[in-house]
This record gives sequence, structure tokens and C-alpha cells, in this order.
Amino acid sequence: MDSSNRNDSYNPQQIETKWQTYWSSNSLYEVNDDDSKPKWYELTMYPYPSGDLHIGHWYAMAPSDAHARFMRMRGFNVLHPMGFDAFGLPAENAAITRGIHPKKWTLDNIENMKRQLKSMGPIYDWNREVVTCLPEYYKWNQWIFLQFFKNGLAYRDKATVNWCPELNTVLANEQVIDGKDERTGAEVIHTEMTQWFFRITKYADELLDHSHIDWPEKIKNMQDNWVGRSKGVEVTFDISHYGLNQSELKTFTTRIDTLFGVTFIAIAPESPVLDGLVQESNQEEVLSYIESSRRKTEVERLSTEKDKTGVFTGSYAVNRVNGARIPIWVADYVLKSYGTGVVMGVPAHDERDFIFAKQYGLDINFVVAPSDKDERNLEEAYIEKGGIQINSGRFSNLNNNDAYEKIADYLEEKGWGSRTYSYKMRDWLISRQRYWGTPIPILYCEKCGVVPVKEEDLPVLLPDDAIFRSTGESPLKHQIDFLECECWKCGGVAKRETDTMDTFVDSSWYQFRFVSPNYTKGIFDKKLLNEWGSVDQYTGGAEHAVMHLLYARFFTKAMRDIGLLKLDEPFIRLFNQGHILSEGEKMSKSRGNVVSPDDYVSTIGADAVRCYLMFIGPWDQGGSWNDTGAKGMFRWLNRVWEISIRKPRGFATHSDEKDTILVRLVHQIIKRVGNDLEKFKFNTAIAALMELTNGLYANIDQEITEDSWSFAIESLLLLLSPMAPHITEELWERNGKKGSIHNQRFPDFDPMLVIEETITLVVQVNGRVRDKISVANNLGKDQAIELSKNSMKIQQYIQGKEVMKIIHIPNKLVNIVINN
RNA sequence: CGGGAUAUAGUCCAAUUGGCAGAGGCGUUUGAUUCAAAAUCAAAAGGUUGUGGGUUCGACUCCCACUAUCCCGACCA
Repeated sequence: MDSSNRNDSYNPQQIETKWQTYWSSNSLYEVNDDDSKPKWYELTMYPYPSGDLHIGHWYAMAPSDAHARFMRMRGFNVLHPMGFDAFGLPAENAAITRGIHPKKWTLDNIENMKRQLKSMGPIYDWNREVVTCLPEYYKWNQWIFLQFFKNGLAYRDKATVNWCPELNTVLANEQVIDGKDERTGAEVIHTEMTQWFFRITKYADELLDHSHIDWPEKIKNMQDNWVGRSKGVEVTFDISHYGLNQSELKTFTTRIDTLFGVTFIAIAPESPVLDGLVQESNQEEVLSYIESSRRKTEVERLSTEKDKTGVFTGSYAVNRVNGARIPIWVADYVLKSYGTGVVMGVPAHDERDFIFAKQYGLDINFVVAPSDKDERNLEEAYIEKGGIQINSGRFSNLNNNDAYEKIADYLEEKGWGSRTYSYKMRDWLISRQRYWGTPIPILYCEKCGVVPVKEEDLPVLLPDDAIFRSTGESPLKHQIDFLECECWKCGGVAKRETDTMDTFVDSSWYQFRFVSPNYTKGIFDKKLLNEWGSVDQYTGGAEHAVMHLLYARFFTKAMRDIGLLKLDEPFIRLFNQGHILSEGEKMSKSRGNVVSPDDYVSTIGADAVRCYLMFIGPWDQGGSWNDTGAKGMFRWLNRVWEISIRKPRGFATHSDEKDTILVRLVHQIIKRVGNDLEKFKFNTAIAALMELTNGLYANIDQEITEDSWSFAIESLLLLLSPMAPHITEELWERNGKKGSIHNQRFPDFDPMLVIEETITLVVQVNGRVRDKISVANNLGKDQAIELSKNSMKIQQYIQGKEVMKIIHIPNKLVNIVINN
């Protein structure tokens, strides 16, 4: 090799700018809707425009871009779009603390992030960009809201809500973790408000059906747990003797087999069924208990997890199956919103009921025993199933599982109860008391009441001249020109809804907007949506398992039932990447360890950053950014550069064994890289390419034919191009190839040329390796054993010994088992 | 407390699914190059596969128990 000439050395900045400009001006990545190739829709969760693209964004986007490029080279018409999740609180906080309008703040951020995104060299077609805070987009949020409203999927209700005092807004259940706002960590307060909901519970059962999606088990489990379907029985207890409107108390239980063990009823403090049940003498105590539990924040309730409190109402219900008179209590371990808000207390067979009963000296009656004899002490509840039924009247002595069914049958016969399901999931509360979101298109008319905005009046625009208050209170409440309007029904005075929508509404259907992002005649072009269909491959963080991913599935099903589309699922395949750390630690400004991609793009180049992120380890396991590791990747790309533009000293005129071996290596690598990329195993794909580079370097002074050498270099570039699009494009050109490398087919391997001529056969004696012999590939069993036995080394071990058996694994080993 | 993931060379990670523990990167050492260093090229060293048991001719791989780390969900009757 001759010494390096300055102009010929790898200069990432120069070529990356060159090719990004070229691709853009030649519209290389513009997506053609009419392409006849099979479609492939690959989507990465779009980012919130926080202002700066950090390495975590790259970690999410670079590998999916590489995979989309791979599919493109495999002959698919690939849609791999990008947009911005542009509504949300940070923009509003910027307005409050720095006086910048959320719109300006957001759009400026988007501009900067787009510049950064482009520096990554992705195949995003920017003509298809979606920005959710623009009226062209959120108009359709409002339109969908109206369709949901028309179809009974959006409704207004008074409910106990999670109020975040920090943000001055309510939160969805999904946004509350351990009684705290998942974003700010502020303690959430429960309060009554009238709010808008989407009826996601209507789809609870269908959301449990995963037969049409190929998702990680973990995510499916999380969604199942969130929906939380429990099979059980709704059973009633008689309170007709009080002469109230309600003659019975309805409870839900998953353990109807323990019905004979009920020793108290517990009702949630907020429950309306308490009305009339509190006796005069208990009134004061009960009221003060209700008041005190209302004042408790969620955090306080959880902090006293172990002890259960409650007060007696003074009333009794009758357990119809045995006529038992059961005291009715109020207890705040009972949740109003789950089941019926009333629990049948069976201390003997439920841990919580047990603690409660112990606390207040209530009876504990065992009705299920592990064996015929009841020898248990009363130290804890017996919660196992499958024992023998005892103390249960006519159901005694049955197997516990049979008793469950028999008791359920009996109750249904008598009309005292029925089998049913209960769900943890509640309807989705979408109202937010904030400015920077989609206005809910509703009017409140003094005469007509709740009036949806007419479709032709959409969008309801956010006023640009809003005045932001330091309290965070929504400016819309004080924006007279927004607030006051005319009712289109009666012409009277009406007020606009001032709440805006949860931003998860935006991301619940953005995947469908990408197929026709500039369409103005409807929410999307139905013809194009039919063609592109569901997202074939979705990638993003697992933290969205029960919010975004569940909401998007709900939207798809709801939109299908309204007749807007014909799909059952939004995302067919899902892959969750792991988290990128910085030298083993979480990245944060306070730690001062934030890795800024821009810095590395300007030194080692985008290709090295992309490849390094993919090389760290398995994508779903995340990894740790390491500067020397990243430099190592840059070093390797230099090696790729060198080997691709230098030529060996000379070429052979005839192919010999070295030549064959090199060609075989190339075919093997093609096979491995293709397989790896299919499975998102970028780390091993790149390792294989490093092996190929090493193989080429080892041959640089050998006499290889020109054809074989060119084939090897060409393959290396093609295989690497999805990961490192710039350097490969440049080297493709420098090798005199026509057209963009990114419009080439991904190489195919020849199955015949992958096969090794000789293999190493391991010979074991009693499972220990005693020799390795080189034999022809696909050697027959008898020959393999014969050769093994003839080995000098093996002879030493087996001579004079009785051979018990011989195990032969073709092309792998021969194990001779002898009797010692 | 429950569910899931992970544990292999100093380090990040491979291992065709039960068959030689090693592909690749980083680091280390040595050699070439250099006046010297960096860069580059070449080579080498490095192991009780977290622990204990079981199955098997054979276990990193399968089964059981445990430990450590990480993620998620936790009063759902």
C-alpha cells in the first residue's frame, strides 16, 4: 500500500454533508405511494420536541433507520416517517417562566431537532412530517372527538379525579404512579370534577386479545395486567329490612366459594350506596371517618398499607345462603371504582380482610380447609384454593373447586347473584386544564346544554394571544374572545369548553396520518391507508406499554367500528429498545454526563455514532456509551475506508484456494448479516462485517483474483450501507459504481458457496475432548467413527477397553463411551 | 409482596439452540514503523460460564433451589 494521500483519507464531515445534500436534492428517500413493490411500514415513536436531540433519540432512531434501509434494499416500498409530539407541558412552562409563547418555543425546537435529525442521515421523507400542535393536525383530533361523541365513545361525567396541584390539571390513571404524578412527582389529590372520558373500557376484552400482534410477552403481560380482568361472581346481600330505595347490597368476588365465611361487609367511603345505611348513633363517627379518608392523599393511603381502618355503620346485611346477620362497615381499603365498591369480608380467606377483622375483633370463619380436618391456627388467612369445603351448609365436604361452581349455580338459580367479570381498567380521562393542547370542541349553551361544535367549524383554534399566569392556571379560562360564543343550535349565548385534550390523544392515531399527512379532505386518505395498512414494525421504549400503546390500540378498534378504517391493530410487530446509559450511569444534566450527538458528529462522524450505538450490545438490552468504544468504531470505519480504496499489490490470474476461501467468507458473512438484521441483531451484524474486513486485510498481500476482490469489497459496502449510509455511498462512488448504493439490492448468498469443504471433527472419550481431526464435510457416520478410532491419541484411551457406545453428531463430534 | 430481564476473559459482548467456551470491539503486553511519540500494521496473553444440586455419553445452553443487579406492577376483593 502506498502512503496515505491527504485527499484520500476518511473525512466524515465532508462526505456526510455531501451526501445528505445529494440525497435531499435528488429526493432519494421520497416515498412513492404508487410503487408496485410490496409495502413495509416501519415506524419509530416520534419524539417530544424538547429542543435538543440527545443520544437516547439516536439510540431509538438509528437502528430502526438501519432496519428500514435494510428492508428497502430487500425490495420493499418502505414508509419510515418522522414527526413531532408537539403538544405538552414543557412548552407551557417555558411560556410561564421565560415568557416565550409555547408555539414559538415548540416550533423553534422542532427546527433545531430537525437539523440534528438530518445529521444522522436517516431516510425520513420530510414531506410527510407530522407536527401535532399545528391546526392542520389537531383539527382531526377534534374531528375524531366529535365522532366518538356521536358514537357514545366520548362522554362527560362527574368523577373522582387525580388532581396534580403542581400542574394544576387532572391526570389519567395511567399517569399516576404510587399516588404521585409520574412526571413531576407531586402528590396527587383526589377530588370530584366533571370531565371528559373516552370509553376505552368498552374494548377491554378485545384489548386482551393479542392474536393479531407479534409483541414482546412482557408488553402483552403489562397490558393484560392493566386491563386486569378477573372472573368472579356478583352476589347480593339483603338489606330490605331497612326499607331503603336499595333493597340489597351488590358485591363482586373472585372467591364465591368463601360465601359462607363472610363476617362483615365493607363499603368504600366515597360510595353512594352508604346513603341511609348509617345509623343515627354512628352518624358522627362515620362522617368524620369519610372526611378524614377524603383528605388523605393517595400517598398517605399507601403509606399505611398494612393497617386497615374503618368504622361500623350500625347496620347489618343478611347473607342469604345461611341467613347470617353481617355488620356493615365503611373502610377506605375498599376502592369505590373497582367492582361495586362494596366488599364481602371473608377474613379467613383474604389477607386484607383478615387484617381488618383482627383490628376490629370481627369473626373469622374458615370455610375452606386444606384437608378433612381444620387444624390451622388463626395467625393468617388461608388463601389457597382446592381444599375441602367446610362450614358451608349443603356445600360442605365438596372439593373447593367444585363448591365454587355449585355455589355460583345456586346463586344464579335463586337470582341472588351471577357470574361476571370485573376490570381494573377505567375509562380514559382526557380533559386537561391546560392551554397547550387540542381544545375540546364542545360548547355549553344556557338553553341547549352540551353542544358539540359543528364539523365545518373545525378547527377550534387555540388563541395565539393568550396570557400565561404564574399559577399555571389555563389562560383559556380568562380569554374572553375564546370563551364566549354563540350556540349554533339556538343562537343563544354559549361558552366554550376550556379544557384541552391529553396529548396521548395525538399519538393514538398519528401512525395513520403519516400515510397522507397533507390531506385536507379528511382525517386521512382512506385509499392510501388501505394500501399502507397497519405499521408492520413499530419500535420504541417499553415505558409506553400501558399508555400510548394501549390507547393507540383502542383508537384503532374504535375507528374501525365507526367505519373510518378496516384495521384491527395499529402496530403488528413491536420491538422495545433498551436504555442508553453514560459510562454505566443514567444520563442527566445534574450528573454532567450527557452525551451530545452533535459533538461526536463533528469529530468521528454520524456513521461512527450510528454504528457504535448498534454495536454496544443487543438493542433491546440497552447499553453504556463509552468514548473509547466509539473511537474504536471510528477506527474500524477508517479500516473499511482504506481497504475499499486501496488495491492489493497485484491480482492473481487464476483462482486458487485462498481465493475460494475469501469468496466463501464473503458468502458466509452475507448470510449472517442478513439474518442478523432481520432480527435486529445489529451488534453481531457489525461484528461479522469486522470479520470480513479482517479477512480482507489478511489477504491484501496475497494473490486474489480481481473479480473476487471486487466482489468482497462491493459486498462489504452493500452490507454495511444500512448502518453507515454516508461512507458506503462515498466508497461506492469511488469504486466506480453507478447510482446510489441505497438503491441497490441487498446481496444474496449462494448456499453452495457457504459450505466449508473440510470441518474439524471433535473426538471425545467419555465426554472429554481427546483429539480434533480434520475431515471432509458431510462425512458418513461409519467413516467418521472409523477415522476417530484410528486416531493415535484416541487409541491410547480405548485400547483394551470395552466400547459401550459411540455417539456421532454429523460434522460435530464422535464420542466414544468406554467402560473403565 | 408479585411479574419480567440479565449474570461468560480486566471490560462491553458472541457462541449455529445440548456438542472444541470465543466471533468482534475496548483495554493490556510484545513486535514492526518512528530520532521519539501518536497514528497505523502484525501478533500474544487473558476462564471454576454468579452459587448449589439434578438430568445426560456430554450442560454456558435443559430442570430445581438460591444470590446479585436492573426494569415494571403493587390494597383490584
